[in-house]
Amino acid sequence: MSGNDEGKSDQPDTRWLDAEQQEAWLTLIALVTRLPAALDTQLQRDSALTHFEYFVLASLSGEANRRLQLSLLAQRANASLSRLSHVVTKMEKAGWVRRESIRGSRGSDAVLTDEGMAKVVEAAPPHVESVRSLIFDGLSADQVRQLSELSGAMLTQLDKSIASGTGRA
Amino acid sequence: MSGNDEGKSDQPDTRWLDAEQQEAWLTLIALVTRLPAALDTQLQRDSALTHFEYFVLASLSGEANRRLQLSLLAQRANASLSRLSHVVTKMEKAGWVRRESIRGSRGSDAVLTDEGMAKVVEAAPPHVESVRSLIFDGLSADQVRQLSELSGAMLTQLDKSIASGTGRA
DNA sequence: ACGCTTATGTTGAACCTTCAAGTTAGTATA
DNA sequence: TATACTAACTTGAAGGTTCAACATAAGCGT
Repeated sequence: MSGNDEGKSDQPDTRWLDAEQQEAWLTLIALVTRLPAALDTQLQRDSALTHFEYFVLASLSGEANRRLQLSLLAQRANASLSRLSHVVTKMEKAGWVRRESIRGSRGSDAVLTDEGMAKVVEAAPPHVESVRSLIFDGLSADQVRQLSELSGAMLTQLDKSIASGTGRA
Repeated sequence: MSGNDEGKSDQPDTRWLDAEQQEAWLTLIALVTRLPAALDTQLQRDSALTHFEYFVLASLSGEANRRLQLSLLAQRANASLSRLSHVVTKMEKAGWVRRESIRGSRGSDAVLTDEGMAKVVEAAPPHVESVRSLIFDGLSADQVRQLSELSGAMLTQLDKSIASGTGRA
């Protein structure tokens, strides 16, 4: 949809996006749709992993003791607990992760096994190369800084909007 | 026995991301993961649509004659033809779209029906409000321009990388 | 006309994610 | 202590997406 109807509606008039916002929005949508697809394609082909699985493994590998409570890991990976739980179950079967309950708390940790560590170590180089090629080879150092700021600003707004219920998302 | 490796690493040393790239990457991943989730949540709740379905309907509604060939629509919507075909089938059952074969060509058009048009018209206002709230309310006009440029640059690089096979995605 | 190749689209199975309901175990309250 | 509450997690079903195989039809060279 596009266009403005100033004037003849019963609903509180929708404030549409202006031309620059529309353009930004279309490009952003294209990006958030295509980038994950590209990442999944590369990881699937080179390492038989989804990007989400890779991200979980990589997150654990960067953690002290290679372990993290499930709920925290879910936050870290921008995922629901349910999604994470399913994936941890799958990875547990693959031998990359095990669960360990935390005594004195109701949580459990996901712990990266040696096999899991080996898997990330093997998957990381081609993945990083692909990330460079897909994104960073096209950005100047300045643009990389802009990207951090902009993405950060959008995440902040996202959280704010969701928290306030205004965005109703 | 193998006696053919001279150094200790056969792989070309991976060039990792520098600190600023890493930060940008983490924020970007968070964005491309959370934004689609937020959009889906809003559209699902307010209009029982996925964001992809909405985007397809909206794309058709903006088209002359409210129709577009499937393969072009797939490109427009950043999706595979298979994904689109499944979704068009679903929407056809809902009465929002119909298929029409193009004479003198091997393609078919997806055509937005009046019900489909009504559906977008109804879904658009809350969606646009949510987009403003989730993203644009947190960005200055300058940042909106930066966003267009940056996203555009990344898409260009993405396409280039994929085309060249370098990114192997 | 014939067969080969390519473009377009469809389909079903496998897989992944979400959603809602259920389980478990700390925590608080009476 | 007993009861209710809540946080953390799990699970199965429903729905969406991908992947690979297939179908169809146009274009092309002979």
